[in-house]
Amino acid sequence: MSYSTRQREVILEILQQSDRPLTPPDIRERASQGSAGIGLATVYRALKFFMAQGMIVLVEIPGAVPCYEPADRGHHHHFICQQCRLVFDVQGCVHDLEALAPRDFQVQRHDIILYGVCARCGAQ
Amino acid sequence: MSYSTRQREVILEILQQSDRPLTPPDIRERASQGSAGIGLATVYRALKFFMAQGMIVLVEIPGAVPCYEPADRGHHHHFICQQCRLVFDVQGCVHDLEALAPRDFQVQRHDIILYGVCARCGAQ
DNA sequence: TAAGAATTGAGAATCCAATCTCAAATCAAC
DNA sequence: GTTGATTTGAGATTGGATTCTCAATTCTTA
Repeated sequence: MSYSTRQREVILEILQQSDRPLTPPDIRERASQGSAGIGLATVYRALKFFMAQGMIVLVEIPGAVPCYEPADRGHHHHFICQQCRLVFDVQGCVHDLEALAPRDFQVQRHDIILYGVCARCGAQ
Repeated sequence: MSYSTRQREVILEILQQSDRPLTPPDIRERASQGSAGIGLATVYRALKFFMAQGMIVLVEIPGAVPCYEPADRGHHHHFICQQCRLVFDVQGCVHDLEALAPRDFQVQRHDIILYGVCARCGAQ
């Protein structure tokens, strides 16, 4: 049995309303904008719970803190700003990536990560 | 001033002779095949030194221990085996990746990571 | 080969994300 | 509302990679 709690609802809503993947500290910070704060342990527990439910996915980018986003955003990739370190979604993909691997390697999935400067940082 | 030592020479040679990126423990293990062992701290210090010299590069793959390879291997990408967790080089690339990012984002570089099962693990 | 500077090795210490602890609070069902 | 199960929060703890410590060793130059 599992309960629906104010904290979990807030955490899920924050993830759904964000246009980019969020780190646990990001989530905690946003969740604490309102009245009561939320413990970091609670954020981690909720993320684990939603992951197990298949409602969110983990986004791991080298050089960035692991972050999370809703699982229903379709196939896409990520951009990380070298200045502010924020992770952004980028739509689209390319074909024939599997062809890069040696013939006797089985490719199950792929990630494309773009590194650069985001619009905000680029404008100073 | 910096000295050339047996340990650093061994470490660099191990990296150059490997056909895949190696982790610090990998390097230490291989360096200790011969007579004298090498301390892990020494491995980390040498890697830091070679990085500063621009002779090697860090390869970061989510889910894998950070590993290193010579900097002169040209543009390529990586494959990580989901079973043995080893990281392999894959040659080739695809074009127009920069086009995936929003127009006001500047793309400086990219990474492609393939996840799957390597030849050895695929053959049991 | 003498001397000063850099490096090494082993283990301790640090760092930091993630997990655990446990009493207090919250939830769902009756 | 009562009750028992689940969840929360704060801080302590863990785990694993990396760095630090410092005496001993190695290297370079002269």
